[in-house]
Amino acid sequence: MSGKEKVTIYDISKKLNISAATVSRALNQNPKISEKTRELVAKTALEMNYKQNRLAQALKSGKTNNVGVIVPYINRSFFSSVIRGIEEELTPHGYHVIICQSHEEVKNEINQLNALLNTQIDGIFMSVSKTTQNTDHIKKALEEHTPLVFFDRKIEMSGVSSVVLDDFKAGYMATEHLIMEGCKKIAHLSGDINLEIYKNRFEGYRSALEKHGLTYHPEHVIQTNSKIESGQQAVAQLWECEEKPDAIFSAGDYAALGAIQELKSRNIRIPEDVCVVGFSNEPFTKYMELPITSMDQTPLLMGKIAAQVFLEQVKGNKTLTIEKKVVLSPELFVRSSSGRSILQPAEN
Amino acid sequence: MSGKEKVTIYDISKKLNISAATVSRALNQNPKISEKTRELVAKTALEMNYKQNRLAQALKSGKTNNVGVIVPYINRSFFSSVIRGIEEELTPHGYHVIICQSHEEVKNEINQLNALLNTQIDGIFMSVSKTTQNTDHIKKALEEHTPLVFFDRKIEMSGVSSVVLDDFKAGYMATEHLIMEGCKKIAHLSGDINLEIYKNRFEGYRSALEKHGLTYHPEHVIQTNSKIESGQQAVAQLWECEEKPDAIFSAGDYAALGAIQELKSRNIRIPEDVCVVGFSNEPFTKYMELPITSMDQTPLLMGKIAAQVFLEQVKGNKTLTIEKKVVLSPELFVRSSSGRSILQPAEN
DNA sequence: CAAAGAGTTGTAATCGATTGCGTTAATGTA
DNA sequence: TACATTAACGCAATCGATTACAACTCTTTG
Repeated sequence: MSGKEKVTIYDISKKLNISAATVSRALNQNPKISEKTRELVAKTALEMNYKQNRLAQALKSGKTNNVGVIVPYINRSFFSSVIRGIEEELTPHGYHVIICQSHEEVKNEINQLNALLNTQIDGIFMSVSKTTQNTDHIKKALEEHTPLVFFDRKIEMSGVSSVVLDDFKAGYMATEHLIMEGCKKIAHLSGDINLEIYKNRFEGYRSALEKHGLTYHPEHVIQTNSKIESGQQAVAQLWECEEKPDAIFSAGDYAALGAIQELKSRNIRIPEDVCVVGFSNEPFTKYMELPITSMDQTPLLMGKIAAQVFLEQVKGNKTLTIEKKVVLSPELFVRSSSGRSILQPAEN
Repeated sequence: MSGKEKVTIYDISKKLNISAATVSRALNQNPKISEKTRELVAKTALEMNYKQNRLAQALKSGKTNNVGVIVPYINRSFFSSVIRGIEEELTPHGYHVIICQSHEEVKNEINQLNALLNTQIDGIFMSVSKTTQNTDHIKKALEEHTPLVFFDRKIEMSGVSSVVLDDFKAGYMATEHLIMEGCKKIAHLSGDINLEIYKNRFEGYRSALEKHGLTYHPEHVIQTNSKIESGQQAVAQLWECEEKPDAIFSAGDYAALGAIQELKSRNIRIPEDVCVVGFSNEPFTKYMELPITSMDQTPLLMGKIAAQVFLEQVKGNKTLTIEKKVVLSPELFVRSSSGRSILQPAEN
């Protein structure tokens, strides 16, 4: 009953006394095969529990139907949602997704990238790590002619498609929202300025201040990482300034949370005294007793679009490289941490 | 400069006027190759930007160095942490992890499982979906002799290893903790009893009640899913009972959160009037203003151990099937939602 | 000086599926 | 009846790497 080795088309061909070529064609619905043979093969294959060896097929065809995704961390809501979007879009097309984490280290990023290329995947989606300065590994990958799509954190490169958020607009919107709530001294918890996204959020912030005639205080901009502690420290530092802020726009939700905790411990009321806006719309932001206003990056959509861009690329003419740059619009979810005007936070 | 096709060992062999076999051996550190040739090949391979075609190698060797993981959802902290554990343990051994989601649907589970088997992965890690009753697809997979390791949600099957939490103990510990805090009427928000884990948590709960001489009220046990709303509804239902509970042990963090929200809206004080304990130690539980006591399932460890079990299996003698059942101990993180006796919740 | 041994490298089969080209048999046409 | 056409299928090469089994060149030894 057991002890069965893998069944190949040769096993089927022997059993039916036909050639392996015929079996292959029959299984692939080749029209040159008679109906009888086709059915017979199908039936026998089922009986013998035949499973196609996709390695062999991939070797022959050059297509593995696997794509790779490289993200800094898999356990960030944003990234896992993007991945889900990619999956949802690609699964119906028979693709499978291989997920890799760089842990924000270029070194890992390089390893993962090479490993994926060795595995002959059909495409790569990636969000570069914070520490990625040198891009030789990516250029090398491009030479292999493997479709590459950047999402969220991209690197400017000709011939490479990308799907990103309009981070400038996001920064602008968040800041403007705070201004509309009556805030005049808005601080900004920035991320690593090496990353374009954080730079853009900051620029959006500055631009909004300017547009509304508010002065920009460099000491009100503090670089943080995505840890709660860094949000706490930032507030501590801000409250030593001459001019205490009456609002905080954080480029990350975790830093925003830390900021809120620190503000509360200082008995500063939110949103009455200080409004806070976060970024990423992490699930926890809406679960809090004081739900946090946050900027949604529409990660699911981002993943889906990235997948679509990839599909276009592989369906289309392989010889010409398509370069498609998609920019998504952010969506602000106003909640109690900044919503002075709203009474009851809606269910979002 | 560009337009380069993939470089194979044949390209190297032609360039050096040696056979492909020699190139292969040189690259694989075969001792039968002279030092000179080895170095020459290595140098040339680097120059030509040779990358091994792992498909071909896998086809020949029967090993892909890929393993598959099937989980209900990727964006649950628990699952993503387990995956991370698996990755951390397996990456140094050259394995790559392919992640699949079942979305709690057997149908998807079957598809993903077959897709993985077709791709010839070297092993499978899985946590079955809620709707998995019939296990034919898993039995069929076992016939392929692909190592399979269950984690968290297992199915009883001879010859299959598993790494799970001691859910009975977890239920017992959580309940006993509540009893120690002085609670006498402890309700339980259960999960889908079809799943062993929820059954065991419930049994642990009952056992603790019994052990401490508390009567078990069937109407104090309510089945929930892992949604916030179901926790809210559960409280609404509980508070219509004759005997209102003075504690809630939820088998999931989201239901616990919903319960807390509902309790607060009813102006019931936590933990003074009602203590609440959740399950899974989702990150948000400790971020809340009222941090939630929760049972940690040591997911990282679970993943690592599952990976180790797999490694043992593939390293060892292939002919004999090893069956290893690992049971991990849960860890309770007591926080303000149940910690009447603690003053300041520690940083955990 | 011939035979044996050690050290290197080559030949060719193999993994499993695909596919261009050729072959056979059946049918159609003049 | 002779030839052309078509349908159905087989042969063998191919994808790229691995490896058992030679084969070859030196060196060593009796």
